[in-house]
Amino acid sequence: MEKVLELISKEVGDAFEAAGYDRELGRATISNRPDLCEYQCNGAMAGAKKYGKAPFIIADEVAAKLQDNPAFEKVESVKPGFLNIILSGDFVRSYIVKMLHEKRFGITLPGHEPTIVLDYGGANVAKPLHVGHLRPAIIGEAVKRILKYNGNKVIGDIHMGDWGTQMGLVITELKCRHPELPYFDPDFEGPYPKEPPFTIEELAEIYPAASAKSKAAEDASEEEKKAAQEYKAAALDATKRMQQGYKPYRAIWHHIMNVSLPDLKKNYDSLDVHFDLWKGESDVHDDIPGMVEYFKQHGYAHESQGALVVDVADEKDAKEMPPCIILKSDGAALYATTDLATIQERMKEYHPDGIYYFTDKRQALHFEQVFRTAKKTKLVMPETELRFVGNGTMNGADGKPFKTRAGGVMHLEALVQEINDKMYERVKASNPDMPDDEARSTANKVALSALKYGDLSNQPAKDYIFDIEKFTSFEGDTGPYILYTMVRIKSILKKFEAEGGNVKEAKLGDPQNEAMKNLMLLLTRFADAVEGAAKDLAPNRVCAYIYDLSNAFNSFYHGTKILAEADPDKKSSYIALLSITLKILETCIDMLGFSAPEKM
RNA sequence: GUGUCCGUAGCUCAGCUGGAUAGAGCAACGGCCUUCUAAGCCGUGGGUCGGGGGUUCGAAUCCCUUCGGGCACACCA
Repeated sequence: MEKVLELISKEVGDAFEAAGYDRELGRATISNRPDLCEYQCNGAMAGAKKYGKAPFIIADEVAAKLQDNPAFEKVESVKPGFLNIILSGDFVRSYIVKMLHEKRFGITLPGHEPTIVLDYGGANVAKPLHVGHLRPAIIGEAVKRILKYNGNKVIGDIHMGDWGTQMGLVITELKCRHPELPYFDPDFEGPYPKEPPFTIEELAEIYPAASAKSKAAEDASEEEKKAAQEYKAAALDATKRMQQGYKPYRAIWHHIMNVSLPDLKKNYDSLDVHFDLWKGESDVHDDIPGMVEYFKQHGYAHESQGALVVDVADEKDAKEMPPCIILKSDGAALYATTDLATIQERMKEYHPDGIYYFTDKRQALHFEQVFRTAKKTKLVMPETELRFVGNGTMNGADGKPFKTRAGGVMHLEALVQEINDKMYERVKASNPDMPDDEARSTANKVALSALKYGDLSNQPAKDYIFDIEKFTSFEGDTGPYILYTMVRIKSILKKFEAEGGNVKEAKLGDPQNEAMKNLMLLLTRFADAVEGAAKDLAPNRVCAYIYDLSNAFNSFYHGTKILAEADPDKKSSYIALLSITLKILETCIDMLGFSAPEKM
């Protein structure tokens, strides 16, 4: 469906043409002076030089051609040469009605359905999720939903870190604690126990303990440093043996996976983040030798300082571009190798039109190298779109990376719990009669909106201050504000139905006042916001839109009695407007990855 | 050093392909609940858009330069 701006531009363009000018000058924009008009066109000023005429004369001529146009209530030329446009109420009303009959409120859907793989989890098995995992998960999930809404087939892959040194650390620590286990008995023939040798709680404690033992402090004694070194060497050895297929360690690996995965799922579920694929680095491990061989045979890779590398520098580069290392000098694969093998596997399995990555922005160079290598070695098609969305760091109120009050890394679970609890108190305070379980689920919804909206309303690439106090104050531009607006609408609609009204039969009429017109104009901009968000992979565009929409609704609400309206046509029109506004808000917050309660 | 992102109100941030008086939220101050949820609405005060130059009829926005900050710079992930 054509956008309002396109329709206006067409009309104004026709007028420019009719007056003897280039129709391209008719391009309209949203007014930046809402006190004067709704839309504007600055083409007269742009064309002044070309036609050797004063801009206001051109604007006058064009305005004259638009006087009887039914789309406009008013078109006037102003000062240097602006064309100020006010749409007719009927135009706005019928546009919205048309939107409602369109698929997805008039979004422009692609002719075919592009397949996009999204890589956005990055969780490490055996390590607890911490706040650093929050942003990629929230942003990735939102982009997944936005792209789906825009007509893409989207496959979300968590891409777990399940093949790294943390596995060796856990194995080593387990051996220290329980050397009697069959996994550490070289003479044991199997089969190995089905029951894991640890619970999730134990596992959550084992990894940090092991990690601490592998690192010596600066001021540690020689003896302590030596012990840490030996411990680390043992962990690296265990990692290597596990990767090479040593059966007892593979058995432990399976146990770690089986214990860790449900915990990861539970954590992501609490954020309403869901993956289509739970693949990890281990899934492509066996593909690496073949891929490396392929690189060598085609002359893509060569040896440099003992390592196997692919040159990715380009003459046009302004910056230094180090080569992409495929194999270390000791022959081991690295992060880049795994990512490349994963790309190869994804191309084979899903033939995606694009693969997008969501991780901390500090990995930008790494992905640039990987992308170039993938193109150069023809792992992907020349037209396959590889994009990297780097997110900024989540900082505490002090501007430094977010920590617990004790100064440690904040675990995701603890963070979510804290916000949930605070919201619960708030919900109970305003709804003393609400049953506990409902208050809990309401609080969780409000808390999730605070967490997600707080994150998504910022640009992904920017660092942002994560201040729990600010988030739980729920005033102003926050998730709870959006939910509050929706709950208000729901409440009125429910009351209307309880009084015998039928929301579905309500009929939208022309705007009755400025606030109503403004709300309606915002409704017509839904597709612009959502398509823009998809194009730029920028959920913050959707946030900005629903904030504007909520503001417009609240202004309208405060100035208009809805249920008390005596004129049945007006009342019906108000109800229809509320219902549409609610639908649009629901659609938008669903894209952002949260939902609204019935009461709050 | 090289690259990269950023510098907008006291604080946290918006500002789409350059357009008319640079916008929100918090904080401050003043109004609005016997009436559809005050997690709200209305209003006031507060800015050399880091500095300088350039392109343009017109620049927070584009180009150059300079200052200040974050981050990354082959065998970690």
